[in-house]
Amino acid sequence: MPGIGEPAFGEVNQLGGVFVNGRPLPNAIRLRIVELAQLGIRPCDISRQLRVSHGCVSKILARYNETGSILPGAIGGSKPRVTTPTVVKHIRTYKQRDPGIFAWEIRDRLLADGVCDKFNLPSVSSISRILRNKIGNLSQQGQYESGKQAPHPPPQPTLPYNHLYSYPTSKVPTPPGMPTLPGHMAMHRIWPSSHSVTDILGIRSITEQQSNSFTTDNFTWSALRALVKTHNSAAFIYSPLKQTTPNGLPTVNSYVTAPSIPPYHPPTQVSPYMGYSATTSAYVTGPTWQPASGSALSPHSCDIATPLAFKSMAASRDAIHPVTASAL
DNA sequence: GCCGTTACGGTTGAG
DNA sequence: TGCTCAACCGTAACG
Repeated sequence: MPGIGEPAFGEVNQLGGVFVNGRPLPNAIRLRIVELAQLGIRPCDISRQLRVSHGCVSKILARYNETGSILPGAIGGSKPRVTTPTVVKHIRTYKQRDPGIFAWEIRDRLLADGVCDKFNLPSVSSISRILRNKIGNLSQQGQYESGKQAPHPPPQPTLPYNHLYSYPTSKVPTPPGMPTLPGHMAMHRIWPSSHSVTDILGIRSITEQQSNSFTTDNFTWSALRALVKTHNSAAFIYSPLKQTTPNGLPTVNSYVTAPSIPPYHPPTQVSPYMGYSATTSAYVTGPTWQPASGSALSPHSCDIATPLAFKSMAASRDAIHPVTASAL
């Protein structure tokens, strides 16, 4: 029986990899994609070896190059409303002072006066809509104070929305013995873009918590490994390079144990992500937590300690060629 | 064959 | 409590 919000079955892509539609790849996979790319392995090879579609590899690498983060974006939720009562109030004030003012001028003034910053500045069309719908009739002054505006309007933060956002939030209770991700590993979510270079860097936000001296400026993979070790988090665990080529680069097989990957199976009831939930700890398993069956699968045949989480899958699991964790 | 892009079907969470 | 909407996801296909 799958947990709440936890997909019971995954799907198998053309490469034989298992994925959950609509859900991000495990962080360990994402991390490995980036690492392999940094080692000079071509995206097409990464795609084949990790059994992740090349489009996904391309996407993850592009994001990493752009933001420096391997983490997926914040899923769900709504954008912050920029037309807050305070903003509307200021717009009305501007309009009262200068009835001929243009929407774009209002926009400039909102920015200049510090009412809004560049992140929560309403668009010209939004301002026009406000002028039309809410301020069109200035005889209705006080409407917002008396009617729509709360007695104590919410403060207008510089970062307007969920500045600190534990991403992804979880609906799934942590299984017994399964460690939860420390709160300080929560991912910052900042609108409008969860991909801002300095703030959404999951790695950075983590590492900054980990060590004041550890910044993206001196970010190294070895440091990340140490961090992973410290946090004992499979979300970031990946195997060290076990095999190397004469030039020191890892062999492809050091990442994927081919025999552990079965040939393509039609979409069957495969649990792709053990303990796959909406939490950042979705991919986290603790060393003490083991599936009841005592077996373990790895969705992408990586050296990721991702024990099986689903409970009623034993029969179907046994009925198919199991995707075993290569290094477990 | 490689790779960037995009349509698609799906999940998620705030309002 | 359930719905809506807009964000996100990875895959598959196209060029």
